[in-house]
Amino acid sequence: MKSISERQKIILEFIQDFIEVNDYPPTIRDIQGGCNISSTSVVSYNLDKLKETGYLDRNSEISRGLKLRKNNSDFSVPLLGTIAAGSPFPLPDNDTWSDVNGQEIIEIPHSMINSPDGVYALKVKGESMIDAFISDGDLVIMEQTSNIRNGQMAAVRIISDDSTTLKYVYSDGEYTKLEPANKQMKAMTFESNNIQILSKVIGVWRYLG
Amino acid sequence: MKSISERQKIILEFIQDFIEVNDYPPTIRDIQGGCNISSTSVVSYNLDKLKETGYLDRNSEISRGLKLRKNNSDFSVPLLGTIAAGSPFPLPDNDTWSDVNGQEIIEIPHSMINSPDGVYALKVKGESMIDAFISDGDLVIMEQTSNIRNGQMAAVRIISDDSTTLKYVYSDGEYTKLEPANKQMKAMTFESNNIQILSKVIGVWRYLG
DNA sequence: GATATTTTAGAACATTAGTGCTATAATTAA
DNA sequence: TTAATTATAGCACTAATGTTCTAAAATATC
Repeated sequence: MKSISERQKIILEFIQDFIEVNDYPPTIRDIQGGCNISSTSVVSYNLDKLKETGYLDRNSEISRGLKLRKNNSDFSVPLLGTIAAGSPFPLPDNDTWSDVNGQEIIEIPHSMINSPDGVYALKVKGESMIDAFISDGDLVIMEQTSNIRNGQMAAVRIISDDSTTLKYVYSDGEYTKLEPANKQMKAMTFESNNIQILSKVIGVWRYLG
Repeated sequence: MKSISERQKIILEFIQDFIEVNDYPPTIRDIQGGCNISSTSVVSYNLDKLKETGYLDRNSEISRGLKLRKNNSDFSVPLLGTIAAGSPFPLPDNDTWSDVNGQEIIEIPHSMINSPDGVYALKVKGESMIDAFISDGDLVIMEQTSNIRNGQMAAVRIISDDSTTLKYVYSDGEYTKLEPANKQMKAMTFESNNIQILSKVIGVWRYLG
């Protein structure tokens, strides 16, 4: 994202705070007063700039027609299906993100992920993930990527026996170690080219009502 | 909460949907059009009624100055501390809910709880909760209540040995059975008056980044 | 059924709030 | 330095938006 001027940062912050307090966006004159700006036209000018650079949406002619691009509400991610031992592991495809109809949506608090891009959820069926401290009915939040840091939990496919599990992954290039969350079970090491990273695990949600 | 008329329900729903889509509240005329109401004064009249009955806040004279009392944003619950084997179990007291300063706040999506009343979070330290599929660093969302349904997971105190654990609770009145989430470990039964229900477990959040 | 209360209608009115225009200052480019 | 671009100021203008008032219809109360 392009950089913005100091004044634009102040305006952006003011808008955010204003919405936080009032639940509706400020008027140009609110911003003018709150940011000590001499003229409404200056505010309008900067709002247009912020719109150009993509920091907010603006509906002109509509009072308080401001919408922060980065807002505080939840992200919506699709619930793609279930994972269970033995059954194929659902992975997002191109349609996943466009076909909004018919798929269940999970709300993820803004504080828990930075962006919903590539993020999806799966429901765990059965007790096959016990060694990852994941039990039946849990919701696993995943991000589709093959790039993970060492020590991160991921959905990995062991190519040679075509199985998929959730494990902590450590790789030194040639070899990849898969370590279960439950340290009482032992880790296994494979040649790295026998391992395919499908998605990384961002979080686990268990809802017990 | 007092009951409201059919028209008021429609208005309320329209406002909610409108905010969902636009991120800013509708004008009186937006509502008029969206709800097929003949006059702006009728809208204004009903908004005042909704304010009286507590369904929304209204800032008169301010365009789009509407705020739903029940909004879609997250609930904020306090993070009271950590739980670990052996250490005392943190319970909310009167200050917890009033003393907003200094305590960490956890955002819970609206979809996951109905109300933040009595809800708090605890961070799990160590692996002492393994038999509840809960591991180090997990966030446990609790609701303070001594009233739970059979089969619900709760923080229970076994009075005779002054220990606290998270277990599924089944009670037939005289006796109470505490069953670990991990079915491979065995359940234990106590006299009900030896058991104190501290809080029920609403959810578990594991953040793996 | 008569009376009071609530709700709906319509229209004019008043305030709020975005825009446009012009001038000037501050920066950047040539 | 000069010209071009970007940013700030001030003010008048107009569209957007909430309010008020009166009257009628609908509903509840006695």
